[in-house]
This record gives sequence, C-alpha cells and structure tokens, in this order.
Amino acid sequence: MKESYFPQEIEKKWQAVWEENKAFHTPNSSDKPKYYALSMFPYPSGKLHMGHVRNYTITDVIARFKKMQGFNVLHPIGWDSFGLPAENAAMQHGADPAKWTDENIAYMTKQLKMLGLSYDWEREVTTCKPDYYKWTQWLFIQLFKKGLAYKKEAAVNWCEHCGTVLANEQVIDGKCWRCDNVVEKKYLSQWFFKITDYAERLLEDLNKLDGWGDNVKTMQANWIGKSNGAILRFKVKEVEGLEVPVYTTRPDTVHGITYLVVAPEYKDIEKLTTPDNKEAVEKYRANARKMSEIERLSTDRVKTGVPLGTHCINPFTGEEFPLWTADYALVEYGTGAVMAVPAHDTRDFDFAKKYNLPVKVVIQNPDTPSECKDSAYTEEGVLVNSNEFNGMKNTDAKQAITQKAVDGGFGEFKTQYRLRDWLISRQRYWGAPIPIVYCDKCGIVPEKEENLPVMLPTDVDFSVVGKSPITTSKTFEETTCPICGGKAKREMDTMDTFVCSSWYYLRYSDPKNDTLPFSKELVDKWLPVDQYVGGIEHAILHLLYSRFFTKALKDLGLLSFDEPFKNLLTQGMVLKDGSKMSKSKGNTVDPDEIFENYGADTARLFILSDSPPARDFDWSDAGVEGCYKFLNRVWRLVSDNQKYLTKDYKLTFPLSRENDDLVRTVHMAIKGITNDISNDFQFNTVISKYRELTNAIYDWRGGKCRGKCKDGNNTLTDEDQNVLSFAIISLIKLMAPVTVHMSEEIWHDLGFEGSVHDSKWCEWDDNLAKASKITLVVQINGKVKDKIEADEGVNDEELKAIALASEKIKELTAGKEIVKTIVVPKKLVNIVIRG
RNA sequence: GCUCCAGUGGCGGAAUCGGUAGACGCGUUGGACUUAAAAUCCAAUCGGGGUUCUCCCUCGGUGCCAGUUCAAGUCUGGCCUGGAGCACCA
Repeated sequence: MKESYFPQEIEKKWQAVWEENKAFHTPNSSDKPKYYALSMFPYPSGKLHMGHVRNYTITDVIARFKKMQGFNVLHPIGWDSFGLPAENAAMQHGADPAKWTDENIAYMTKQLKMLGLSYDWEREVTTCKPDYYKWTQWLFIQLFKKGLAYKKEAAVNWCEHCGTVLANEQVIDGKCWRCDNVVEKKYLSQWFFKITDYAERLLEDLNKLDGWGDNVKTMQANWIGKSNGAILRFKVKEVEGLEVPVYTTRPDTVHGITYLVVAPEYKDIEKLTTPDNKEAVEKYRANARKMSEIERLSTDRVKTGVPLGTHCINPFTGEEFPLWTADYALVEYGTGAVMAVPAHDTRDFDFAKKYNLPVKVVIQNPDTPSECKDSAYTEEGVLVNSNEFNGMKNTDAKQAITQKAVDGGFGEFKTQYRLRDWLISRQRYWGAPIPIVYCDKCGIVPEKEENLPVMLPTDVDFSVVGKSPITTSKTFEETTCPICGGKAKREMDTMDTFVCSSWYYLRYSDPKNDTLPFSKELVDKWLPVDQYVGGIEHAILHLLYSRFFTKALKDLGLLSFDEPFKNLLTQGMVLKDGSKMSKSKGNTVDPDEIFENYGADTARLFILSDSPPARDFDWSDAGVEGCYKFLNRVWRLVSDNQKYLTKDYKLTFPLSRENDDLVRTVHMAIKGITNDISNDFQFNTVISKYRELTNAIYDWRGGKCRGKCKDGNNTLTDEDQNVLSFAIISLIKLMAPVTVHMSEEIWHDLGFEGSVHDSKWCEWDDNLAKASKITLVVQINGKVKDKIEADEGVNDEELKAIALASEKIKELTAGKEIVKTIVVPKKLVNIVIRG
C-alpha cells in the first residue's frame, strides 16, 4: 500500500475494473428482494453541473447501501434528449441536433463514469433514439384510442421566442419556463392529453404517497385545485330560451346577486349583447385579446368591464340583474361566467363600487349587521334577506340552496378543478413526431402500429424563421392514409419532451424490448420506483405528468400499479456564496476540475457532508479541502498500521478496557450510520460519524503508543491488532457507499477478494452499541446541577440514590422539601424542591 | 391574499420519545515539529458576570410574546422574518 493517497490513480483503476466486470449489471431474476433507485435523468446539455453531481451521488449512495444490505438493486440512467437546446444549437452553428446530442451524451457519460456511479449501462435509454420514441408514439396511439389524446382549437400559450406553444405547467409567472419570454395567447388547433379525467385520482392518491414530502404534495394539490360548489342557471330576460350557467362555491349568497359577469371570450356573448351596447362590448373584447397574460391576470389591476344591456332573472328572488362582461372572469374556468355578490366577495365589491352597482347584504356580519360599506364580508355568518333561508348558518345554506336549485331544475352540485388538459403539441423539430395522419376521406387517423416509428426527417433546413424546421422537409408531410391508402398528410408537430420523460422509468425495466414499450411482467416486477431523487423544480411538471401516465397505462392494462414513485427525495439546490450556481452569475464550479484536483471520492464526500439532502447546499472551496484532508487522514490511518491489520481478525471477549471501548464505539457507529441512512438519508450526519469513528481510532492508537510509536516497534498485542483490524475494516465498509474507490482500494490492500461493494453491510450488536458507562445528569427543578458517571446497568432506584448521595446535591437540597423526583432511565434524575 | 417549509454560535449544521443545547466540520486563535514554509499533530473557541485565574462557580441563551410541563430547540396558541408554490380560479 502506498504511503500517500493518490485518488486519480486509484479511481481510474477501479472504474476500469468495474466496467470490465460489469460490476453493476442488474439481472432481472434474483433470489434477493428488488430495490429500484432512480435519479431524474439529465438533459444532455453538454457538461455535468454540480446539481447533477449532488443528485446522482445521493442516489448512488442509496443504491450501493441497499446492495450491501442484500437487495437486487436496479440503478439505471438515460438521457432526456429531445428538446429545444439541440435545435437552437443547430440553428446557431449549423450542427445536426442528433450529432450535437450524441456528442454531449458521450462527454457526460464519461463524467458520470468518473464520478464512480454504479449504473447498469446496459439499461441506458435515450429518448431521441428511434427505438425509444417508437414507443412514445405507440403510447400516444393507445391514449388516442382510449380518447385520452384529442385535438381541439383552444386559446393556448404561445412563446414567440421559442416559436412554439407551451403547456400551462410550463408558464411561470406568465413567462416561458425555458427562455423567460412573455407568453401570449393564441387560438390554435392543438393536441391535448386528457389529464383532467384523472384530476380526482391524482388528488386522492396523493394520500397514498407517504414517502413524499408535504411540500410537493401540497403543490400538486394546489395545482389540481379542487373546489366544491354548484352550477346555477339563470334565464336571460331578453333572449327566449337562453340561459347563463355560473359556477359558484358560494350558493349561500345567491339572494345577494346584483349583477352577472361573463368573460370577454364567453361563447354566447354576442347573443347577450344588445345592439346599443355592441360597439362598446366589441371594443372591450378586442382590447382584452391584445393584453398579455401578465397584464390581464395581475391582481392589483383596477377591474374594468362593460354592460351588455341584457338581464337575467334570479329564480330565488324573482329579481332582475344586469349582465356585464369583465376580464376578471376567466373563460377557461368553471362556466366562464360568474354571479356577482358584491356584499360578500372582494372582487365583486371593488367592481360594484367602481360602476355603482348595488350591494345587497345576505350574510350577517356580527360586528356591523346589515351594513357593508368599506369592504365585502367574506366570513361565515347567518343568512338575512334570503326568504325561507333567513336565520340559517351559511355553511348549512350552501347545501340547502343548491338542493332547491336541483329540485327546481335550475342547478346542480358541482366539483370543479383548476387543472387543465395537458397541451402536448410543439411546433418544433427536435421531438417525437405525433404519429397522426390527416386524410380527407377518413379524417384524423393514427399511423399503423407496424409502421412505427414515424421517423424524424433529416432533410430539413434549420435556418428557417417563423416556422418549424420540420415543415421544410420534402419527404415528411406527404404520406398515405393508414385506412384507405389514399393520399394524406402527416401531423407536423412533435410532442412535448415531457411526454418522453413521463414513461422512461418504466422502460428501464425492459429497455431492449422491441415488441412492446415494456413487458407487463418486468414492469410489475421492478416498479414502483422505491426511491426517486431529483430537483424540486419538477414538483408539478414531470411528477404530475408521470403520475397521470402511470394511471392511464394501468387503465390500458399495460401495468398493475397506479403510482410510479413510492418515495421521493427532492434535493436542494447547490449554491455558491449564497446564490444558485449559474453561468450568468459566474459562480459555477466545474466538476471536472474537482475530479482532477481532488478526485471523485472527495467530491462525493463533500457534496453529501454539509447539508441534509433536501436542503440547499452551499459549496465552499474550504469544505472541499477539508474533505480531501479527511480522506488523507483515513488513508494514513490504514497505511501507518497496515502491518498490524488482518482481514481474518477475531474478537475474543472479554476485552481490555480500552479495546472494549473501541469495539463499542464501532458498534455505535454502525448503528448510527445505518439508522441515519435509513431515516431520510441524512448523509451529513453519516459523514460526521465517519469522522467521529476515525477520530476514535486515532485516539485509541495514540493511547497504545505511549510515546513509543516513532521507533517503529510493534507495541500492539494480538488482541489490540484484532480490535484495530475490526475497527478499520468496519470504517472502510461503512464508507464504501460514499468513497467508492478509496474503500475498494483499501479493501484489496487488506487482502480481501472480490469487491467491497459486494460485501455484506456491517451489523451491530445492541448490547455492544452502547457505552459501558453512562453519564447521569442530575437536575434540580429542571436545571443541570451535577453529572455523575455510573454503570450502564443500574436501575432507576439506584440512579435516584446515586443522585441524592452527591455532595453537591446534598448541599443544594439541605433544608429544602423534596416534592418529587423524576428518573429518566439511564439518563437523568430531576429533583423538584420547594422552599 | 391563500398554502407549504424554515428560523439554533463567526459560518454549514447536530440534538429518535419533551430529558446534558451547540455533535461533526469550516473558520479563527494559540502551541508543537521545521532554518523557513507547506503538510501534519495538540489545545482553545455561545455570551455576560464572578473567582482563590487555565481549575472552577454563577446567570442568560435555539426569531418574538404567552401557555402546558418536574423539564420545551422540540408540544399548544398568537405574532415577526425569510424561502418556495399558487393566485381576479368565482
């Protein structure tokens, strides 16, 4: 064994050996229980960043730990390789997106291997390869056949900069998630997945996800946005047979309606507008169209609107009230029309004040009854001015009033969701083509399954502006109808990359299958994912879509489970100097540099060491240095003592006092580290325990020297050597999931055959995983007054006696009345005194 | 506005159940080794006060104010601050 630690040499060596031996290949059949550890697969942008390093290190440590614990571990990796950056690179440098992507994948693969990650490379999937997107297309067709993929003309989010539409989930604060450009509304005919059919199940099944953080679950629940209310229909006075339905969560306030608002895009708005008002309404609608989403949705904007000139009749009171259009009503939500009760809704109140509309109180504010001057009263209360419902609590009235509407045939109970269908068409080239053909005779027809994949054309011009490069292909659009064989045209849009990433974790179970996306047997064997690790930025996007896919595929009979990810760990960001590492801020750290200067083991150790995985992690150069020093310290511990170490150590009890203490320290470390990993993967405390154990071995060693170490004399007895061997071998194994190369190197230097990563995880003995002495804390009235060393085995009565026998305690309790004494076993005695 | 998460030394953070607050590390300071430096090793490191002054005593301290309890970083109620998500969603 070398005297000094040369990580680069060691790491290269073992990476080659592991690759040669296919050390991390996972067989499908095994008598061990399965464990599926998964990182969110990367977009091949060019180089790994520290966020990747953190993500993959966390998952890798989990995978290796589980493997040592006796699981058959599936730990795969792949590439989310469709998407705009490849296309942009193509436009800017004239590169082929496929080539650009391949080169990036090659480079990043090299980096992943340098990090020492235990991936089964035989299961690698790449979403932009025909053997993958064939099945993305196949799945699209299955969803289409089930009615879950459909095309409709709708107001959609358009990013001019990216030249494509976006899903609702990809619009962040009114801006494009990718380029930050302000998103516009456009009316286009687009493909959607009917995720709204699954709204209730997606919400309900969040309850099953005990292994997910509450933050992610609430974000999804908010996004789905369930509310319970009623649809109420109002007859229009001026137009025979026309009704305006509204959705409300406050049917209890129906007697307080003083006007009604429809969205500017409301479908019947023209019928509802009288000739006198037509010009003003048209102008208002034209203006609303022009406004950006941000302007329109801004909550601090002053509300505007115009009257339509028509009226509705309130079936509860017989009163007439006017119809208005205002852009605070949203056409996509509910019915696109809102009943306005200014007395009990802040928005309606503002609007009513501005346009001098009446305010009618129907819920009594206990503080200022029958008045509503300065603001709406939105709290609970008792109904007034509401005919037979007067005196009823408003919470009860919701039910009773809706029931009356149901009985009268002008309303019903209604559950409403905020979630919208998932828009999956993209007017871009670098994506999976939507496998649909338009035939004049047969209509919208899916491509025949045997003709899949619908290949991306390569005869395209990337320099075109204002349209998708795919439209420049001379070979792509013209095709024949799969039904009638006549001339037909292909769909020119490709799929959102989030479609590709909604099922990749299923493909890993059976990545080479060329007759199906995956066999049911294998997908049911490996899934659900036992531990998923990735960034919080996917809390809604990818994680919601994947849940939807899993449920839809279950309904199609392709698999048998309905949640894909049993446990989810959302790791925090990697910061430097307090802010997120980013190229624009210039505070990035290049993983390659760290590998080169310190080695991957130091990088892995450091990125886990300072913060728990879910929290943000502040990168510091001093911290890296500290971890490197620690590894050197461990290395020296082994190399300085190598001549005393034996892999076939044997402990014979009883041991000498110091040896017994060290053995106990090792058992405590094993227990603590195992528990810390098992309990939410607290790697930061795991690493502090590596250090504690290392320090303890050094201290023990120092105690054995008694100043004689330098002369090189063997001062260790047989027992000492066995104990030291036990301690060091345990440390090396405990560290193996983190410092994968160093542990492997030392393992072999100690003469072991095979890989440390195939060895069995250390076990502890509960009798030994505790100190032989305890420190008894003696409190008086809850304040610590004395600490006394006592034997581990003493019972409560004895503890009490020991405490009362203390000179200090005697002094402090002299002349006082002892009211009671509380004993916490093996820990503490609290004496309560008075006077 | 609503929802969720967090708040502990100079810093990152520890503290299964309510039971010794500050593990472990970074940084800092002092020392050893060295011609010197690096590396390494040893020691100190929450604050105030006291003292027979390197040994010890004492008081205070986990965002703020209350409460429950023998005992609160931990539980309850009310605030404050920061972060994240949602937001004219009727």
